[in-house]
Amino acid sequence: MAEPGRKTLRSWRRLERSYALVHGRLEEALKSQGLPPLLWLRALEEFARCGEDGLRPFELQDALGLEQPAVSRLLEKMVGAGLLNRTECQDDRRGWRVAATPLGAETRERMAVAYTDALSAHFLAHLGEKQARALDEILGDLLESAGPADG
Amino acid sequence: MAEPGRKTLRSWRRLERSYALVHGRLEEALKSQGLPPLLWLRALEEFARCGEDGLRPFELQDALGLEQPAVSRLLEKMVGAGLLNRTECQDDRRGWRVAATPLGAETRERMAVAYTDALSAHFLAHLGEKQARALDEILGDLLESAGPADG
DNA sequence: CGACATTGGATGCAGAAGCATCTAATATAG
DNA sequence: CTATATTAGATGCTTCTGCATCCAATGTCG
Repeated sequence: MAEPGRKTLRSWRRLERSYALVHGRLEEALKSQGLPPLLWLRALEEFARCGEDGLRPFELQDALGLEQPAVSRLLEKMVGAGLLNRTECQDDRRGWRVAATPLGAETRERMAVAYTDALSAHFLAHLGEKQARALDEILGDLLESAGPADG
Repeated sequence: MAEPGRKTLRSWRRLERSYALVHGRLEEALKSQGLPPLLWLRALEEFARCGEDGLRPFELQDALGLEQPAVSRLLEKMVGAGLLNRTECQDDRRGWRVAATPLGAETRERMAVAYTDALSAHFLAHLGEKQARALDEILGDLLESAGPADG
């Protein structure tokens, strides 16, 4: 392994700091509008993506890359908040099928608006179109190469 | 605000995922070698950067961008682990002065090696030199522009 | 000097993440 | 069919973070 150069090492520090900065601002924006945290948006988007019949918890776990107990508790809260409903799963009585309620769909839309606005203000506004494309490409390659099994 | 394009939005998602992926692997690498978490390395680096007389807790807080209670507890643990020592602060009897012990310095070095190795394996190896420089530049601009007060 | 505001730091408490464990149901092997 | 292994999901425990509060020392203003 060649000695990594200074700029090369620095790029990771900057990625860390950029992530922390922007992520913090996004969460802040949602909270300030009385909306749930980002994770809930990710979940609601998964439910929007799938059909009427909803998802099994383990499918959501897979899609979001969470630990199983995290999903269990996330769903518990989202059901409690009226955004999702659980129905017993007919073909596998160990599990459940979970789907978004109308309130869940509406919340997803409100969160998406707040999210896009905040992202525009705190990320995209500081990035040229060209830089955004370059980032997209570089990180796309990275994810593909490093991806789940470290390529 | 212009409508953000798909790739533009996607660049943020990819940054998030890249961060989570690599950060997770770095922590994992440290843990697997029986070393403390990344945050401790950041702290030890600050102590290495400053002189013999060490740092006041609030200076570390500033340098690492943490909440005050987090610093308080971090120092408590690191002192407990023998990596730092606290001395009473002569010119301000509210506070303390904290500095790295020899064990702290040695731990910093071991962590730095493990860190650099893991970063090389899980980040740099998947990135050309050119891409790393491009990332460094783009994110440098972003941080400067979005920086603490949202520029 | 004495009253009040500010600052350095510690601590109590609630919410979230990771880890191990536990249960019920299903799948597999004999 | 019975015994075992595997899978879906819940729950307890510990650790960490964020938030609010608290204490003590310092600074400021009359």
